[in-house]
Amino acid sequence: MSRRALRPGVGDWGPDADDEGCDVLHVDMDAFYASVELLRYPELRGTPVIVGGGSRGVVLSATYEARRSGVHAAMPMSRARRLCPSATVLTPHHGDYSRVSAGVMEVFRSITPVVEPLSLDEAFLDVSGAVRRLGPPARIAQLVRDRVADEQGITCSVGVASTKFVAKLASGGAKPDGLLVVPHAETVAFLHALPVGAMWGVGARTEEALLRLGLQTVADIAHVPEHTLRRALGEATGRHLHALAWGRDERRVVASSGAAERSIGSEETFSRDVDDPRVVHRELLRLAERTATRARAAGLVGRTVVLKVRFADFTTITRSRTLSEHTDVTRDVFGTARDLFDALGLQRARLRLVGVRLEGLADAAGRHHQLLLGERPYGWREADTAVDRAGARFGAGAVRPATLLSPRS
DNA sequence: TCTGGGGTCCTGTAGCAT
DNA sequence: TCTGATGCTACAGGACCC
Repeated sequence: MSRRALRPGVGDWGPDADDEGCDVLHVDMDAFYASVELLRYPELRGTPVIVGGGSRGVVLSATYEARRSGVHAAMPMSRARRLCPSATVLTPHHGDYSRVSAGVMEVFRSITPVVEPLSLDEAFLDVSGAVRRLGPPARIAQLVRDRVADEQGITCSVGVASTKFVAKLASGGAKPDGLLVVPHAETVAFLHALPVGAMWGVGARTEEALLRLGLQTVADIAHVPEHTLRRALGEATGRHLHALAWGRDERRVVASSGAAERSIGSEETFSRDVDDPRVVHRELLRLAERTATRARAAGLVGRTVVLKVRFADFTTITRSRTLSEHTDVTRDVFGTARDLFDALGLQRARLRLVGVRLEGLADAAGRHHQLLLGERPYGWREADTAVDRAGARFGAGAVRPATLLSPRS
């Protein structure tokens, strides 16, 4: 989902443009969550629809009819409702999104094996190996669009270019339901016409820093000395942005079913700010259970437990502790998170959110717990495994810590 | 206006060993 | 023995992405 519409106004880069050497496709579903919801509620087609939830939630996705009122993803729901009072608000169905996403990725993989998913709704495709069989890249891009529409009932936009970075920008420029080819020879002209904020990796803060330097377009970034950017934005970001501004992007499309995970976590915003440490402890247990369960399901163990706390004024802190051994045991994760929280020594501070994350992940199969002298070979891990089995058979949450049972259940 | 939840990556700092 | 340089690791926070 692109943050910004790009209409560079340079050249005519439709499906008939010169696509020689443009082997990289970036495919991005249009208003993905909202489009999937319209499969469930076809009577809402052509009307403003917002997907999101909760009194303190934000917009996950909105149809283009809602976007015309100024609604966009990540906007607070309260504001979105005010901007577009006629919109139908739907709660998300994540299972549906995963199912449709799997179908879309299947379409991609039937066209080329080199598919690199970025998220549920977008992916890079390297089509250099498919040209002989299916025709030039622009024709393959159109084939992708037709098949996604026919087989999954939703539309997508495709950018075709010689690098990932430019293909990504091109799909944003093609939205909605379009196709944009950026010929290799015109890459720099395409880039230089864009505002700095359009660049992938430039968010609000970086954009602000660039504007302070008087840099408004990608052309400005390209023509400023690289050391100036490195000084203003840091070594890695400065060097990276300068290279991208000249169209230099060495990153190849890497076929994957999803990159190896580096962390697993869970966080939750309270429906109202909380200052009772007992409530926080209960929430930490719930989040630790969710995190450890997901780690076990993925066959992973982690060594660092990270606690995240967001205060009522939205300031956020994290605290972490690295354990002597990797773990996927709920009790270990909870105990560490609770200790980190207690060590903060908060005096009834009002909290908005708490989160628990497990980092330093490794394959569980390669990590065998070293028993201590006198330690029983069966313990909390075996209890967790039994709970997982019960959950698989009777539904998640079938067996839970007693402190997490509501009084009425 | 009032800000979710899942992540990744980068940077600065501090402690420690060499 | 002391001191500074250097490199590694852990930790905390910020920015960004979808």
